[in-house]
Amino acid sequence: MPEGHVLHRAARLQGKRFNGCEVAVESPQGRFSAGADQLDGQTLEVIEAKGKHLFYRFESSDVLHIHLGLFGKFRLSRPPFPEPSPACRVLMSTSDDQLHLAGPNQCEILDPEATADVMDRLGPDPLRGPADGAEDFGRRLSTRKIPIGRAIMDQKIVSGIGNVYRSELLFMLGIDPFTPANKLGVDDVERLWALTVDELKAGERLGRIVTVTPDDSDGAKRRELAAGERLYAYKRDGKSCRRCHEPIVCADIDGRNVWWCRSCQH
DNA sequence: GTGTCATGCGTAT
DNA sequence: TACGCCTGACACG
Repeated sequence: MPEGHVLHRAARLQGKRFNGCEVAVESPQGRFSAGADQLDGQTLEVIEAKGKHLFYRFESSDVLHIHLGLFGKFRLSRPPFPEPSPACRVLMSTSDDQLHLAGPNQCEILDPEATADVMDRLGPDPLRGPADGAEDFGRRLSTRKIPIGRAIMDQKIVSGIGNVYRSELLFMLGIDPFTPANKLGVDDVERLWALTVDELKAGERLGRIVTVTPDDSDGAKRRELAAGERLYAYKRDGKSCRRCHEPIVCADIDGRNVWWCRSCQH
């Protein structure tokens, strides 16, 4: 269940184990057998993330492109390796480490040009720290009349934000999700970019999304907050706002739910 | 066991 | 706007 922080964390943790290693690749499920054969025995040079996409660059210049979609999951293990699930699309191993992938939306081999095309289609990624990120993000928002709550889910505008971060970021800045994207002030755009960078980084480090900060949690550290205490808005409809105690509300934008506080966000 | 739901996205209508 | 795609966890009987 991946937003951008999950993919960057995967690139970092998997990279520690596999970058520079000759890997065995198979597809127990069989749906990626030809691709697995092509990669089997090659040296994996580096794993890279942009937005919600992962790119595994191999010595031959083959690039394994993975997008987890809604269901995809990675599992890393050390020997003795567990039995792969029947749905295991890709199993990548060295003698010391094994990566198990099930349920990806996309799993394909690209050449470097096609890889660049995929990356170019994505908006700036807050976790890649582009120097002009805020300006680029602002430019992409400025021409759009769609609600900001829809715009920040559009991976061509900013890459890596998903449904949890959408509700959380807008709550934290007091922005109504239905505000037209092009009506956001320069200050709000900058604050939104900066907060997105901070929150995605925190999620990458922690391995989970925790936005509630000590001020709103009696000083408890983020890492220690129990499930149900970690978020401000996401899936909290009917519960009381952690800041003003009015009820959190929920609406559908493009078939995905958004949660917000009518009193704090406008 | 069956049904439902989910942190996503592309394509068709 | 609807549907298809991919999997697994959990609620319910």
